[in-house]
Parts: sequence; C-alpha cells; structure tokens
Amino acid sequence: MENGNHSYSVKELSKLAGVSVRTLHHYDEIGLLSPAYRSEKGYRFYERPELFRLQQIMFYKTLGYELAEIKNILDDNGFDLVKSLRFQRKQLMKKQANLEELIATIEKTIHEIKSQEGMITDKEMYEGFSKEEANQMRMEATERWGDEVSQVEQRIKEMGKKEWSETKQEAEEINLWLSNLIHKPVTDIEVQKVIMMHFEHISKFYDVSEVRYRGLADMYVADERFKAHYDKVKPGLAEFLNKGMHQFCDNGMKVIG
Amino acid sequence: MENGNHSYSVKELSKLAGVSVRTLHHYDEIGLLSPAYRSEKGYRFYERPELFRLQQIMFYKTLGYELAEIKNILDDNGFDLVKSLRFQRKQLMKKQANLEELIATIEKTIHEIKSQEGMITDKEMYEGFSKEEANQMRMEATERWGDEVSQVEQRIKEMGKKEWSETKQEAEEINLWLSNLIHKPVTDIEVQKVIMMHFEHISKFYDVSEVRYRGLADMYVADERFKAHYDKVKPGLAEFLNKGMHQFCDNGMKVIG
DNA sequence: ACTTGACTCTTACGTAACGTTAGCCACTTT
DNA sequence: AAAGTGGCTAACGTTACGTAAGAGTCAAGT
Repeated sequence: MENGNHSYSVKELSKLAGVSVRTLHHYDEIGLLSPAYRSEKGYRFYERPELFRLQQIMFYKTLGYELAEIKNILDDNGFDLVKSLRFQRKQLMKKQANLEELIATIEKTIHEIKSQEGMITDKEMYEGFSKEEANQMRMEATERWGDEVSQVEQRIKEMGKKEWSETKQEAEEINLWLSNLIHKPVTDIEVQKVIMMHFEHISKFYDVSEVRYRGLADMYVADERFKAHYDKVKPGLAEFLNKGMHQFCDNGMKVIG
Repeated sequence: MENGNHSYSVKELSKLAGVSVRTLHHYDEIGLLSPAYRSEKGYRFYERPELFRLQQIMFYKTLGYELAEIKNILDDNGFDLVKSLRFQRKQLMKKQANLEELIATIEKTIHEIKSQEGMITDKEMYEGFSKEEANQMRMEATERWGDEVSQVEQRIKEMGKKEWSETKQEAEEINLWLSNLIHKPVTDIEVQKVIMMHFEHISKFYDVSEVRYRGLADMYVADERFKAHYDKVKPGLAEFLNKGMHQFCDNGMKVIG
C-alpha cells in the first residue's frame, strides 16, 4: 500500500527491470540513463522518472533501435517519432526479405546435397495413401504435434527417393520383427534391440528426446488411428510397442536387456 | 584463352572476389584463408585453391555463419553439413518470427499514436468508391507503382478519420482552385502556390522525390483513368496539372512565381 | 640513377552493447 | 571484529572488419 517515492539502488532497479547492473552502469556511462542522485560515497540511486525512462529505453530496444538513437528519441523533444517508426518498419521489412532469401538458399543447398540420390516429390511422399487419408493424417498430426510436423515433412522432402523407400521398408520390417516377438516380455534383449531400431528409425524424421519418445509411445495406444494401424499388422502390437518403448526409456535409451 | 595457374596479389583477389584487402588480411590473421605463398618481401599471393576456398567462405557468410564456424565447416572434413544447415535454418526462422513481432509492435505503436484522432478502417478508406472500382485502382496502381502503393495504404490507415475526410476535402479544393486558374500560365505565382499545396497534399501519402513527382505528373495525362478523373472536374485540367507540376519541379520544388 | 605513383606490409585503435573479472571500499549482521 | 552482501571504477574481451599511420617495394617514366 506504500506509494512514497522510493529510491532504488542499482541492484534493485536491475531486478525490477530485468536488466543487469552492468547495463545500468553502461547507460550511465553513455549518458542514456543517469541516476536521480548519488550518495556521498558515489552509490547510484534511481527514482520514478528514471524508472519510466528505463521502460521507454527497453521498449525502443525491442524495436531494434540502437542506444544512440534511443538517446536522440528521448532527449530531442521535436523528434518525429512516427516518421522514425515508419523508417524502422521499412528497415525491418528489408531484413525480413533478406532472411527469406537466406532460408530459401539454405533449402536449395540442402536439396542439392541430397539430390545426389534424387529428390523426393510431394506426390511420392504420400504415395500409397489416398490424398484424403494423407491430409487427414497431416491435420491430426498438426493438431497434436504442432510445429514438429513441419519438421518431419521437411526431413522427408530432403530424403532421396531411394532413402525414402528404404525407410518405408524399414518400418515394415520393424513391425514384422516386433510381431514375431510379441509373446516375449518387453524387457527381453531381442525386443529391446528392435525397439532401438525403431527409435533410430524415428530419429530420421526429427530430433526425438526421451519425453517425446514416451509421448509418441502413448499416442500409439491413445490414438485410434495409430492403434488400428499397428493392430492390423498384429493384434496387440500397438500396446506391445508402447510398453517396449517405455521400457527402452526406462533403460536410459539403451539396450540393456 | 590462357589458363595457366596464375598467382593473385591481395588487391587482385580482392577485386576479383569483391571483398576488401583488409578482409583478406583479416582472414589470413585468423587462419581462415592463408595465401598460397609469400614473396621474399612478405607479399601475399593466392592461387586456385584459395580462390575456391574464398568462394565457399563467402557462401557460408551469406548464410549467416560466423567466421569461426566457417573455419570449422571447411576444415573439419567429418562435419555434418546438412545437420548444420538445418540448425541454421531453424535459427533464421526464429529471427524471422522475431522480426514479424517487432513489425507488428511498431504498427501497433503507430496506431496508438495516431488513434488520438480515431483510426480509419479499410471500409472508410474506400468509402465513396465501389468495391470493384477500388480494387481496380489498387491493382493498376500496384502494377505501375509496385511497392509504393502499400506505403500509401499504410499511411491512409494511419490517418485518423477526421484527418482522412479533411484530406479528401483538401483534394477537392485543390482541384477547384486549379480549375479556376486554368486560363493562366503555369508559371503564374497563384498557380504555383496551388501546385505546392498539391505537392504537400501528395506528400502526406508518401515520400515523394522530384523524380517521382514528375512521374506522377506524367501519369495524370498518360493514364486514361486518372486523366478522365481530372478532366471530369474541368476539361483540360489533367494537362494543366501536369504542366504545373513540371514547372514546380523546374523551379526547384519552390514557389518562385 | 632517381622520382613518382601504385601497392604491400604490420601495427593498432575504433565500433555496439554490454559480460566478465579484478581490486578495493561500504554497510550490515553475527 | 570477521563475514557476507552490495557498490564503484578500470579495463579487457567479443565480431568482422574500417581506417589511418608509418614504412618498405616495385614498375614505369625522366
């Protein structure tokens, strides 16, 4: 309930504003933000007006202004802020365009590297699925996994045709092997070896942490679509895979039987 | 037709590659690009392999890599380039997202500043025109003026409602005044005064240089749509305005009668 | 041979916005 | 009084060169 005009030390202000003490020293050095006064011993103390000014400084910083420019903006009362803002916007949009080009270049480069084996097309990527089915999959996956789906698609597009068909075959093989081991306990070393292959298989598509791998495991049983896919190969396979994956994580993502 | 293996001095290489001599010195200093050999007196000389390496360096630079990273990429043969590229892409996309936010913030800020007078909406912006008419205008203007149309629209959106209606009225007034002066020579001081008002009127929408103002003048007579608009106010007005604008430019963008 | 003018070399400070010691002083608590 | 916490100044480090400064080198013209 207090509202007297308190004075803040450097540390207090730095915590309050989320900047470092050194930053405050620096702003003082360059005359951007001077303390309200100094104690006898030279300690800096800031008050209300300084708080406000610091807020403004930080605002303009987020807009990408340099400190010298901020000084001008705040000190020069006749400053045409709107004009300046428009100019900033222009500059930022240029940067944006640049970035787009860079990203495009990187993608081209990845393509070129991968094209040694022949690139994959969107069509080929989803061949074997009906279009609607594929779209369904993407939609649902996007809902659940958000950002990561695009990552997966990126990776697939980067794969060569050969690599892609090999990958698809690999998936089938893993399913078959697992089907044959379904009567064993998930702690079995044979099972765990296959699980590891599954893990590495998945890793081809995106960077998968333990948390995500466990999440994936749960999705295999929670999501009807996925569950059906695996159970069609062999009844109970989805659940078996789920438990095996969790076991694999329990083992520290390593095969230890 | 020569293809012997020539040696390049620093300056020759710098011109060839479009970098500064200092840059080559710097690259030598940090061990990123050493000359093929040095002359007795210490002069640097570069050959084919160095040319190639420099090309690669510049490529990675455009992708936003730091020099130290480039050194790693080029020196470490076991470097996983694709992985690195993907990482770079990720970083760049983050930057991109940041920029978008910044631009949005700037736009909000401009809005807030301008909102003292009440913002204008898209509808209000084109009220008085039929939708198709408005779209036509935009399309054509975009073709001819490209980038600048968006600038104009931005400015209009930033205007307050009051300001906008005032601006529209201003345009009509200018047209009327010009209509009444159409019998005078364009060098007349009265005419030039009105032309200056026109110039300032236009300046509200975008930063108009002499070249662009002249271009605009020519468009008024060259483009049927515009010509019709002015001639409807008063026959011959388009041409009169055109000449008056050029005269204004000839006078150094000032009213000197 | 000598003077230019064009080049080259090394050395080293400047840039932006702080981060990071380092050495020393102040203030408070145990 | 010792210890812990905070403050101050001074000064180097970071990135990729730009920009002199001072001095030697080389080919061409006189």
